[in-house]
Amino acid sequence: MDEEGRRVFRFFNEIGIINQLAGAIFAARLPDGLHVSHFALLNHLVRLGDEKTPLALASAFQVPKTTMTHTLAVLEKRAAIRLAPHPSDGRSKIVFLTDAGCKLHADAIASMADPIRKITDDLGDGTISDLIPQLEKIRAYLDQNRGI
Amino acid sequence: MDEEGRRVFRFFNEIGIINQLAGAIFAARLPDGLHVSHFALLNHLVRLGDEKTPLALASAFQVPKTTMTHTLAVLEKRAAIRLAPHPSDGRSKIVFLTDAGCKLHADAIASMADPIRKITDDLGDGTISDLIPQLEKIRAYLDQNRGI
DNA sequence: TGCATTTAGTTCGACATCGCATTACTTAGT
DNA sequence: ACTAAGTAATGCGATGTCGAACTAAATGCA
Repeated sequence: MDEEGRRVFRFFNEIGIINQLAGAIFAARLPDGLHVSHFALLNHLVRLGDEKTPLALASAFQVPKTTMTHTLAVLEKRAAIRLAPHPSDGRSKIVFLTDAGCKLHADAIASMADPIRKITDDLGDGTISDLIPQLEKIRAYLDQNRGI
Repeated sequence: MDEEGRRVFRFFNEIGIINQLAGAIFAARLPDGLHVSHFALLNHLVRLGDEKTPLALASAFQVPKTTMTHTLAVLEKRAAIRLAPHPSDGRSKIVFLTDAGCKLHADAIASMADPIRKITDDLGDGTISDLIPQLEKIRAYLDQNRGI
């Protein structure tokens, strides 16, 4: 692997560490038994809309169908989502976000406000947010080149 | 949460997705049953030196001690590491990287060369590596501010 | 229409992660 | 020296992740 290759490898290493550290910060704040993966799904439904099929969600998160089945079962047990049969495809289902799920998401977001504020205060506006465009570009590339 | 707060949240969101997508790419290339967490530990020992205690490693990866016990047990069973009693503290142990572990790490790195090369070729030199300094800064900050 | 193939979701079994309690040892205070 | 408190690692149980096999339904094609 050449010089630039090692740098790219290093980049993903840093990404992994940041993800780990940030995940620990957020996980500690999540309401009672809510797991990061559960919150991530709620966040997805709130941001990009619900009424998705389980398979579409599994694909969006790049996880096996079985994992999504499990995550959806947990959230349904908490009444954060509702699973309805697909209107035109008998094999499939549709995921609906419930009011309780919306509230759970809002509570989770609120619980993260403090650490987020501290991080922005300490690092200064822009230190983090200036990187978003480049990261979006990389994310979009990786997303369009799965199974590389 | 204010405007900048939402951007920071978004940043960590992008980080998480990139980590997920990159992890999937690398996991698919790892030698037989090697898990990403196992490789991460090998990588740490190679990059920053071995002869660490299990607790120090658990702390470095921000995982519970029990998780590290498990990971070390797996790598020891594969003879990639060796656990020796701590010379001055009877409660503790020292982790040594074996030759086999070094080779396993080298093999894993080599197996990732292809996707890394494709990524650099497609995105262009610098697109990724230019971000490293800022990410290092953010990582160092989060590292020094655990339990925020 | 009839039947093979593909697709959505689940079940099951294996391994990873992690909190809690326990054991062994060290350190601090007296 | 003795005891109490703190610390390193582990055993156990619950939950998360995920691959292989399965079921039911849709699709393709003769």
